[in-house]
Amino acid sequence: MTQKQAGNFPTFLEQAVEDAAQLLLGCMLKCDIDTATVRVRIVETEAYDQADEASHTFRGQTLRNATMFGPPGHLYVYFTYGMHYCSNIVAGPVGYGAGVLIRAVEPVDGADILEQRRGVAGVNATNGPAKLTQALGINRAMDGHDLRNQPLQLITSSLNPGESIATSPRIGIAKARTVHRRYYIAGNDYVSR
DNA sequence: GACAAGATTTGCT
DNA sequence: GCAAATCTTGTCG
Repeated sequence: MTQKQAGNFPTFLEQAVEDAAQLLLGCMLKCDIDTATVRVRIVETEAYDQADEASHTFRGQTLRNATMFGPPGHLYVYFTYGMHYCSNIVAGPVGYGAGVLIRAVEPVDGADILEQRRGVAGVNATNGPAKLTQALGINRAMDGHDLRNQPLQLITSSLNPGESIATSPRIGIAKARTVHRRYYIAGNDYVSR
């Protein structure tokens, strides 16, 4: 197997990330940070990989995005705009920088704790990538965390009966806006605008 | 060593 | 609807 050149990756790797972004919809995150147990359901995701001009991994591995080049199923947390953290789930093989950004979640257990951490109630507590990260108590110390272990675990689950996946252009990013790699549960109240 | 831009959120006009 | 807040990372000289 020869080494692939940057920007010339097998299409099945790109497809795999998009599949992962859709499979993660409906999955649960169980969180035991700060002595409180909280469970949320993923309702909106977005796929990123090395083929994306907008991805942190587009220009290769750096100190910041090293987690995304590591084993899948780990958490990639990055800091941006001087005040916000965002959470990704690594979704590519080791050496291929790919992941799925969690854009919105729906509280299942402990909604009051989430709202307390955020200082706001209702859908505004978790309907955005930086919002849900703050609500779950995730910080940069969680970067590289294995989602099979405490205190933050990913629990596989499927969509509820009657629910369906919708797709749209990505949000909040200048580059590659025409690429449809944002997925969400149609009609869910917690999907970001 | 300096500079520009960023996978956002919030508040004010 | 628009601009500010705020600081880390990556790139360039």
